[in-house]
Amino acid sequence: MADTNTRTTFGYRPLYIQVKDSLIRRLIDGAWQPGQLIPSEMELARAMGVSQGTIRKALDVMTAENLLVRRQGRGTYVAEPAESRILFQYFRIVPDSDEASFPDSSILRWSREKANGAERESLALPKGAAVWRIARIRNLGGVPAIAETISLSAARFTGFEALVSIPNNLYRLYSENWRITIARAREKLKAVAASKSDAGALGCAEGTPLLRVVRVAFDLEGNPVELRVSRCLTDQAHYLSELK
Amino acid sequence: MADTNTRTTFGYRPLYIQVKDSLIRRLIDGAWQPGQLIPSEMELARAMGVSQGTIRKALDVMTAENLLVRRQGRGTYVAEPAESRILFQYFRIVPDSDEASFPDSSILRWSREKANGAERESLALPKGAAVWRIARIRNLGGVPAIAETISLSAARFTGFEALVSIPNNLYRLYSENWRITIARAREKLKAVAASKSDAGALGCAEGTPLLRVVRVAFDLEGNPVELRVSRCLTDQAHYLSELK
DNA sequence: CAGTGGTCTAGACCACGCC
DNA sequence: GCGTGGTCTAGACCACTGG
Repeated sequence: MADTNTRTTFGYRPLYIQVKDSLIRRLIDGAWQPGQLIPSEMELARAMGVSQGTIRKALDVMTAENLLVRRQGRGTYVAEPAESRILFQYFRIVPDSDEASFPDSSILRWSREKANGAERESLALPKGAAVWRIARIRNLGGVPAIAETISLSAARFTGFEALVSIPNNLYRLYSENWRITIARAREKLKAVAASKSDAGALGCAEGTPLLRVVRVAFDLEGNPVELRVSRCLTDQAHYLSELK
Repeated sequence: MADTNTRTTFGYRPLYIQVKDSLIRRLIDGAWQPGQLIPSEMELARAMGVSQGTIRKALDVMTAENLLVRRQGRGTYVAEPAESRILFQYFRIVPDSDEASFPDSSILRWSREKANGAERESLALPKGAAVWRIARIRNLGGVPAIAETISLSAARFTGFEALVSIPNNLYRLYSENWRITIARAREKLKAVAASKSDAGALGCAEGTPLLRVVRVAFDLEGNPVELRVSRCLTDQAHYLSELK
C-alpha cells in the first residue's frame, strides 16, 4: 500500500483515500457485514502497512458518510440499516407536533412489470427491462398519510417473487437478502393535486394538495437501486430539511 | 490555553473544541470579517500556545460547518455569504431541466408591523415585539415562481427603515449592515392550495397546489434571526434534498 | 522560491467500556 | 487492568499559489 502512489500531479490520490477505497471494497464484497465489529486501528495499520493516523483518517471519513459507527472503548462497527438510524437519516416526514416516529405500512399490491420511462431513467435500466413495483400506504399516528410506489430492478433483485411478506424497513431487506447497502439518496419534491386513486387510498378529497417526493437511492458503488414515489398528506405533518 | 481543562470527567472539553469556540468568538465579535484572510496555522498555534495539529483540527471542523474556506497554497478565509455559496447551500428550488440558477426578485412591499404568533415563536420574540415584514416575488427563468414573506426582529435590525432598497441576496445584507452571519437553517415543507393573493402574485389559479417552505435561519450563536415563508410553484421546478 | 494548507508518521496520554 | 477509540504533540515531506 505504501507505494501505490506515483507522486505525479496527474492522478494523485492521498493514502487515506486509497485506504478508504480498499475498506469500502470489503463492504461491497460483503467481507464485512452490517453490524460486524471490524479490526482495531492498530491491527488495520499493521495489516495495511500504514500508520495508525492514516487509518484513523480513512475511518473518520467513512464514519462521516454513515458507513461506520465508532464507539470509544468498544471498537468500530459496520453501520446497520436499523430502524433508529433510517428514521433519522432517510425519513424526513414528521408530525407537526411531536418528534419523529417510525410509520407502519400496509402493502396494497406488488407485481413484476415492464419498466416505464421514469423507472428506466432513474434506475439506469435498458429498454424492455422488468421491475418489481410495490404499492403501499404508510400511517402516521394511526392515520393514512403517505401513498408510496417503490420500483426495483427485477434483474438485480432476483428471487423477489419468493418473498412471503414485505417488511416495513425495506433497506434492511435489501441488505439482508441481496447484500445491497443504501449509502445515499436524492429526493425531489413537488406539490401536486391528489389523483382519484391517491385520494381513495389516503382518505382525502380528489385535488387535495399533496407533497410528492421522488427518491432515488444509491448503493455503495453509486448505482441507483430504488425509485420511490411518495404522495404525502401534509395537513398534520411536514417534511423537515436541515441546511448546514 | 494549555491548562483551561480540569481533566475531570465532568465538563471535559477537548482542546480543539476550546480553540474552535475561541475562533468563533472572533467571528461573532467581528474581529474577523467575512472574506478576510486569517493567520496561518503556524501563527495561530504559536499565538494560542497549542500545536499546529490542534489548530488544524479546529479549522477543519469550522470548514465543515461552512464558516471558513481553506485554500491550499493561499490560506484560510472567513466564509462569505456570496451568491455562489448561498445558491448551493440555501437555495434548494431548482428547475426540472437545467442546473440551479440564482433567482432574481422584486420587492412587493415592506413595513414595520406588530409580530404575530408565528413570528414571535419562530424568532423568540416577547409579546408586543415589532418585526420588519418583507414581501417579494422571485422569478425562475423569467417566470414568477416563488412568493416570499420574510420577517425580521425590529429590535435586532435597527435602522432598517433607512435602507433605500432591498437587495436580492439578503444574507449578504445581514452580514454587511448588521454583522449577522447565518450559520444554518431549518426548513419545514408542506403542500398547500394557493390563496387568492398568492394566485394573483404567481399568475396561477386559486387552489393550485403550492410547495410551502417555512425557513428559520440561525446566527453563529444559535439565535433565530429570520423567518421566511415561501410559496413555490412546482410545475417546472422542484425542491432538491440530498440525504447522506 | 517562499509560504500556505494537505498528508503522513510516530509516540504519548486521556476517556470510555468491559471484565 | 486492558484494549478501544479520541486527543495532542512534533516533525517531515508533498502539492499548490503567488511573486
